[in-house]
Amino acid sequence: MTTLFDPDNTPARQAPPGGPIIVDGERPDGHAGGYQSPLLEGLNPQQREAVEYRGPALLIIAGAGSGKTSVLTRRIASLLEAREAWPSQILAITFTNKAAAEMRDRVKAILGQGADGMWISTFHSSCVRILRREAENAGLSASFSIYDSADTKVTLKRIIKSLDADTLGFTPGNASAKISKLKNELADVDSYSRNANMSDPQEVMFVEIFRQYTQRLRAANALDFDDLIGETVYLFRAFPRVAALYRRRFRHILVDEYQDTNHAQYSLVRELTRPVEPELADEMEATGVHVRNLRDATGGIPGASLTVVGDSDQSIYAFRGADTRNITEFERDFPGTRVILLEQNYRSTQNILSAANAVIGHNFDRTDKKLWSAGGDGEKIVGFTAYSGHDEAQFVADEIEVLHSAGMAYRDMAVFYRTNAQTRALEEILVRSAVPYRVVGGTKFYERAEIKDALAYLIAVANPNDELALRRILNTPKRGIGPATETGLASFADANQISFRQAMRDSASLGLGPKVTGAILTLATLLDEAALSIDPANPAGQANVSELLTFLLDGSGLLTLLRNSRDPQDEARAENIEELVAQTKDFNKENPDSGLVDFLTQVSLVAAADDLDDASGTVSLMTLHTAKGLEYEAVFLTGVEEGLLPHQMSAHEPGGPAEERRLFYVGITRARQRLYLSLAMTRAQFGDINVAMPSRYLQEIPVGLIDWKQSPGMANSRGGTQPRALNARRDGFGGGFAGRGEPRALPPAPKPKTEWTNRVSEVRDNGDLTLAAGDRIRHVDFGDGRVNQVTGDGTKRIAHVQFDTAGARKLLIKVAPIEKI
DNA sequence: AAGCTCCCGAAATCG
DNA sequence: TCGGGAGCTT
Repeated sequence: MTTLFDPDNTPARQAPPGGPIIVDGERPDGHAGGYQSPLLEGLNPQQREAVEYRGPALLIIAGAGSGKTSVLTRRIASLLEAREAWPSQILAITFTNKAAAEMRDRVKAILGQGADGMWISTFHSSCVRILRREAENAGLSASFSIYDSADTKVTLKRIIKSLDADTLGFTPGNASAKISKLKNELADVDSYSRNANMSDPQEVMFVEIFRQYTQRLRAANALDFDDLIGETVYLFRAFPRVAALYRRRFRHILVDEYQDTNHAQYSLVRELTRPVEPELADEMEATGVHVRNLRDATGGIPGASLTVVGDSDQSIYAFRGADTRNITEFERDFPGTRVILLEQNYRSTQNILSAANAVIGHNFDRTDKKLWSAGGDGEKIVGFTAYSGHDEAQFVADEIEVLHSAGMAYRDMAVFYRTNAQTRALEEILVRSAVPYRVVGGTKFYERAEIKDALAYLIAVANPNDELALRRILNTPKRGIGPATETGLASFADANQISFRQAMRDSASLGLGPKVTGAILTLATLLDEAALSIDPANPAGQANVSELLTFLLDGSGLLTLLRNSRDPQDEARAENIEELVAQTKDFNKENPDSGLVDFLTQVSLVAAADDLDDASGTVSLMTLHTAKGLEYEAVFLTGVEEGLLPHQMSAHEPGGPAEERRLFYVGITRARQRLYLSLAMTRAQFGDINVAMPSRYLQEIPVGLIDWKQSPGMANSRGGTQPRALNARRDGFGGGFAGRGEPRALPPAPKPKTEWTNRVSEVRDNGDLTLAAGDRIRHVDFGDGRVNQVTGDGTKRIAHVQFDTAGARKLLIKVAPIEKI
């Protein structure tokens, strides 16, 4: 129980060996000349200052590729190395778990060890950690569930249905967006309804939805993603003594990607950096918390030193409440701030940077900042206008092969797109071209239905009040408990003021059929037994997470039923569940002291970017959002079209097009050496073909920087990649495409909708076609060619073909549109 | 209650 | 194109 009161009493007991803790101001011993820490090696003067500066607040404006991760890690390392702080006094907040892990590794690499006890994590992880410790004060049990957006939507769907709110235009989607927005502003039902216009029936209905949603989460002992931040802020505001413990503990707070913080996150940082009042410090001292060497002249503990790193040009999360004012008004919020600008770019060629600068320069209302590089101009940016999404994908695949045969590793290349839907065409062509790739983010493992089912069993054990989880597994796998029975149980629970879980135990008194009753009771017993197996009070021993999961899978038959199913997709589902079991085993191994709740927390908080595996030798495909913070030798930025980038949906939102421009900017600045911008004249959407126009942002790039292999103006027939009128027009666009306001007719009737496009989307299967070196083949697009060699095996056999006219290509034999001649 | 077919509406970005 | 829901039959 002591941890409930003191998050970490031990490390701050005395100053770290070697010197006093410096909270503010210069080091007393100064930095006498001569000696230079290796930490500063290779840094430019601005970076160096960002590592060395000590003061209450530091704002580092770090342009893309300016080495901010290195600066941040060295700053942390320098605090530790100089013994200005204990590891446990450092809180570093990053955007993704992956970034956190990388920072931790790099600090460790510099210091060798001694990084233990640091909190380097995302906002959400830090908050969960705090909330689980302080659950009682927050009115929760420590094993509260974390609802992801799908859980939120299911809950809202039920509420909307029960209120008939769909007649007023409410959908789970728009209701959750609105609730999320409010929570990001730290509003709750009460504060919102106080100012709501209650003569508007829609407002009244929304308040009711919001209220019921809040109640349901409370009753289920659950928090959604937004609550994690908001509830932590509420906790600190309502319980100054709790807040004081964390204020005392964290002496150095560092926040990465500060431009993407929303109001709730800003408030959290504010709360954590407030000083501790002298009276509270006295009180802490009296209860045995060591504070003496932290106190200042007034007897209180000064606020933590705050370092934030950000770049308002890379703010791309306004849609989820990020507010760049947090960064633009930082100096006002935190008086005495030192501002350091990092403008030198160590990543990209000057051509790429010039394009990036030109594009972002079109955003008004920004402090001008020009990235520059000492690395030379590099290659020109390559532009390509395709006829269709498939054609574009083929271009990407071809260029990837060109780069690869020139010696670039697949892992150094990435393909970006605005929307996940664009992956389909890319994947089809990449598979066919035998380019190894992986989609980062995409449909996430933990969002698969079968994984959510298996996890729901674990959640139901960890948090018996979680009605959502219980109802999810009630009839999964099928046990004959239908919607009627489910509603019956729910209203029985309601009427008797008991939990859904208790209603299941008492289901014998519901007067249901013996079969159904038996099924419910069996499940209830299974869960109760599972709960007993991890009950600390159970002398029979403690099950770990994988034992627990196996027990539940065996007891429920979930896995066995999938394995025995005739549906071929169920085989993949069974494999996924087995993968989950394997993950629990890894988790047990790596975290021997952690239990079920820790596992579930970790699972809940993984982000799209987290599953990046740099070791894999594959091309990475991802959305532009996921790409933030990453870098690649070669970048393919696809779908640079009106309606896609900027996206249609952004047009009507204030600041929408400017944010889309920043997104484009983020994409451009990921590239080190080579950048490819591509678009398609037609794109399949909703099953049919739409005509697309080049993005307005393309015109913002100086003509001389782009080498159009096929410019928008000349892409009007299927003409291969022969540039016919390279940069024919000064504006970079050939005749007649999208010009400037002239009423532009549709581009020439898109021929692509002929054989080629259609053929490509067919699933072709060449069966057991076998090829050997020396065989002649005919390809529908590339014509005739000769097989040089065959690699791989089974369905993954790849033919390396020298075509008579189309050059060398690799083809996946099973699916390529080829025949032996 | 389960399983089947048919029809409709949907997809922007995310911890 | 695809997944969910409605509505049908078994």
